[in-house]
Amino acid sequence: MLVWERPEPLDRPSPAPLSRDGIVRASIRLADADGLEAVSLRKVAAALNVGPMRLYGYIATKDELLDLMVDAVHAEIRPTGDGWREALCSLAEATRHAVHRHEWFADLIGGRPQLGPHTLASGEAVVAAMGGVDLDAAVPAIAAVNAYVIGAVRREITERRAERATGMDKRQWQATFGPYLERTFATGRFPALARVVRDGPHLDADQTFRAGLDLLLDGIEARIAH
Amino acid sequence: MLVWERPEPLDRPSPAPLSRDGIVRASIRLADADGLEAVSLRKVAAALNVGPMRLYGYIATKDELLDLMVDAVHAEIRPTGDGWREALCSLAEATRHAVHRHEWFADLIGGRPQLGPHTLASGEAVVAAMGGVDLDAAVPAIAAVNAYVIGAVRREITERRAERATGMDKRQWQATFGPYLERTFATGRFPALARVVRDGPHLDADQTFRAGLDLLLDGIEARIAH
DNA sequence: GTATCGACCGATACACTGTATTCCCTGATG
DNA sequence: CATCAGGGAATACAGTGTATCGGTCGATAC
Repeated sequence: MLVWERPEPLDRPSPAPLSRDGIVRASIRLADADGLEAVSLRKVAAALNVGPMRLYGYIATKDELLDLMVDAVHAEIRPTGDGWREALCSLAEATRHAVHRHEWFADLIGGRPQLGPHTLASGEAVVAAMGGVDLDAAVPAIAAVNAYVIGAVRREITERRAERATGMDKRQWQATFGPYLERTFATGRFPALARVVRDGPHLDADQTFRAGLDLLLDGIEARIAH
Repeated sequence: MLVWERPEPLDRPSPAPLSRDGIVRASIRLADADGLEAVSLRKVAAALNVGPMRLYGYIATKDELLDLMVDAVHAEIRPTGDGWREALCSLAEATRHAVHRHEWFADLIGGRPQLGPHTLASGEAVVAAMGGVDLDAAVPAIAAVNAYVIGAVRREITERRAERATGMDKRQWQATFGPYLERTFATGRFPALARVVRDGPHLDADQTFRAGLDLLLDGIEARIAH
């Protein structure tokens, strides 16, 4: 083929610089903005002006990307304060605040084994902060607080989404689910639940989280004290 | 209108008898056998000798199917025994056993609002079993136990899967992750964690679950007693 | 300086997903 | 008997994660 009709080598756009960190950061941005289901390898790649397959040079699987995202969030979670109770309490609150910043975190937390550096550092910090407490008491205590936090933030985010889905107002929510609950309660099949709704305490999210956490910490304190 | 109260369409005797219950049962069978990712509308339909679109006469969305599956499992979860502590403890254990029968349940629990009949019945039963306890104390206690259980079973299943993925033996697991942990601990960046691994208590899954639960129940007891 | 080779990036391909739409058959009705 | 409505099934579509392929470029061997 003659030179004249052979097309020039199309000058390819200079390959964008890439790094695992940049990929994770872009993914987190997407997830923060539009939820976890907005994180697809194609969209992440597009956000970085890169072909989808480029990412496989940095991660082997999408699950690995999610693991990296989770570990990145753990960098924001550290215990503060003095004493074991302060440490556990602050760790729980820090986790909850991280979930508020990254709602998708609630979907992933506890769902896959976490051995990333930031997760380990977070664990290291809390174990260290437990200071004088005997390991035989400290380990189950930390595990229990972690478990409680996982469940609590999941439920909190679930509720928040339900409210937002129906119209971002609590009154709207009650207007949507209210009639259904009214009707099912009217059947008389759930008298105790009906009583809770009528006469029970109506705590907001902050209070609910703190109340449960305090119960658990009280139990731990009793075990440690004696 | 919500799934729970929407009536099923008339039973067409024509090709293959179908029912919401049959669909849910088939889905659960698939999930039990091959995990949640084996539950696709096409596979469920195929298991019932039915075209995929048939299912949309009974559910509006795949999420609704998952909700139905979760509610079906809640039918297996009831508190037993006398007294509030027995009730909460048995509820927690029952949930955990349900998760052992249906590992995928751990992936869904706490992830979406649950207002299905079996879930409500489970809540009704536990509230009723709290008997004489003041509502202001009972409600946060139940919420806390629920949160703890969600987190605890998630972590337990996650661990179980990790072990199974590497070779279904605990020694295999340590052979796979061990070297990595050895190396990262050898860096000296996580001395407290290293000490836990070396000198800490090594509880099995049963003991870990019970230990955390007992801590929480102790805290609740202190609140209720005074 | 030239030829070869290896790495790597982008495009394409594949199997699969949830769901909207269309089409056709069948059974009921006028 | 003709018409019509409704429901099951096939098709269609946009999207997913990932395997494979092809070509191009830079570095290396002679």
